Amino acid sequence: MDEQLLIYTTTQKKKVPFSPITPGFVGMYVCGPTVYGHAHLGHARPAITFDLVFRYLQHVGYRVRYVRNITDVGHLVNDADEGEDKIGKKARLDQLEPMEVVQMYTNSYRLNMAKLNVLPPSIEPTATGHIIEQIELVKTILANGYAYESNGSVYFDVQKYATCFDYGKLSGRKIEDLLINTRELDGQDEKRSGLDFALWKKAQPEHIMRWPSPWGEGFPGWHAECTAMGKKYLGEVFDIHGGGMDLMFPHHEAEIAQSCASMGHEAVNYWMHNNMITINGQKMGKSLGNFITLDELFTGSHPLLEKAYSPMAIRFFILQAHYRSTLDFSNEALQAAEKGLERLMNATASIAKITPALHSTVDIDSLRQSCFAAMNDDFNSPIVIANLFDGVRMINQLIEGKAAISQPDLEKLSELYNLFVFEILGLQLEANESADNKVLSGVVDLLLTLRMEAKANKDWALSDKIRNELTAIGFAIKDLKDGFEWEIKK
RNA sequence: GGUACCUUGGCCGAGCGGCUAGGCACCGGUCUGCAAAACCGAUUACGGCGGUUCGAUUCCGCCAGGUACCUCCA
Repeated sequence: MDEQLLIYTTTQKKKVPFSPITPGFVGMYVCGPTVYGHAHLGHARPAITFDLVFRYLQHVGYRVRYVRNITDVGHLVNDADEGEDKIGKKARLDQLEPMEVVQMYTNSYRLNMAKLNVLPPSIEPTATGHIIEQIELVKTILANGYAYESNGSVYFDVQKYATCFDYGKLSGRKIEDLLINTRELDGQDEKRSGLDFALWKKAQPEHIMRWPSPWGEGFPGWHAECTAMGKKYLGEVFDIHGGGMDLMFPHHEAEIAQSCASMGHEAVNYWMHNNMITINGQKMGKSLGNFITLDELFTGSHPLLEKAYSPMAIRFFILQAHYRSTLDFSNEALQAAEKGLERLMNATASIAKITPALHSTVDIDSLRQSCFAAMNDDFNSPIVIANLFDGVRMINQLIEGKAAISQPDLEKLSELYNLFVFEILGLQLEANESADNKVLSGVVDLLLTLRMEAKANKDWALSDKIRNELTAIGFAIKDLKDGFEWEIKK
């Protein structure tokens, strides 16, 4: 029953049993970043969401090929720029070679993702590395009669397509509605209809990212890369396609159209869309200018941030909400996540301190079962975490001797937390930087040793003075029964 | 304007036609020379108005408020 994995697929708007095309194998494609700026909190959401999916599928025994692209060409900046692409625009501003910009932000993205403990995908293809495949795709769609050439560009003929296929099936749009609501954009006179989207775009003379093609020098359209690369690495039909909800229309709709127009059938069995991260209730986005980059979060260098937040605090914050819900950013929420994470990690570490008894008064099997049931229910990480917190209380009771656990159950418990905390949720212990500086730690240890002596002499004035002043400088002092611990406050 | 979604206690955030979600904060306690930390325990909820039902936070309708997409966006 609960052992069946259910996945919510956007096309059906409900959870359906997951059944891979090839038993034992899963092909998954996720839309990656457009590398023209540093990754922000919003980018962390799909990366972590699909990292969870990737990790979980592997742990239940699938061999997963996970493809996440790097978009390094092709997206238009805005109406006014009339076809200049984002990468090209940024390059001109920075006086850099376009590929230099791409490389810089790709490196930055990968570094950020590694800090978040997001596993690298199996394949991370770039759009510029697959120009030939995209040209072939455009040629096929042209040959099949679903596109037309106009002034050196090639456009997808949406209305022609709609006579044979269902354009709008993913996002629930209707052609008639779209026609009514289509805005008049510049440079639209090349298109037969406002709905048509570019498959290949002619490069203007000043355009610096350009490739030769049967239609002249240009660059691929906005949606071609995912269709071309998905097919190349996962086949004509594959299991899961993921991405942010904001990509549903037009991007994913266009992908479906391109697949049908080129192959006669769709490519994707399950469409998964993660929701947005909001800030003050509004979507965090580049175009809205209300985003906080991951580097800023890690260092606390943003006016909206009260402090720095560790990558694991951010990962945990994101996992505490279900991926299909919006998640609202605030300092308070992030700090709550930070503390909750610490509690979970402390308890996980202290499983090792539990002394086994002859018989158990606790039920590890049902805890384990609840965790798997939650994951099988459309990757419900917040429920998994709630279950793990129930277990935290149990672990602490075991340590205090208020509950008992047998040796075999203790082993199961330890295995369960290792599996869910570290491997499936992908949380990890964070290095304590304060211990790195030997000179500093020597000095603090010395002061606290002096304080121990003062305490032994019941010289409370001195011992409090040492503690208070160290606290004021920024150390957190913990007295133990027979010694002390300290760290630099986060 | 069109389409879809959302509204849960101080904050974040799950969920279900009847059974304590969970975290953080707050409060009480254990521990401590006093603290801190840690741990234990308790408390507060389902936007408004109708309807269906033995019973609705959960289903339906209306209203109010909010968000997303319709143009690049995770």
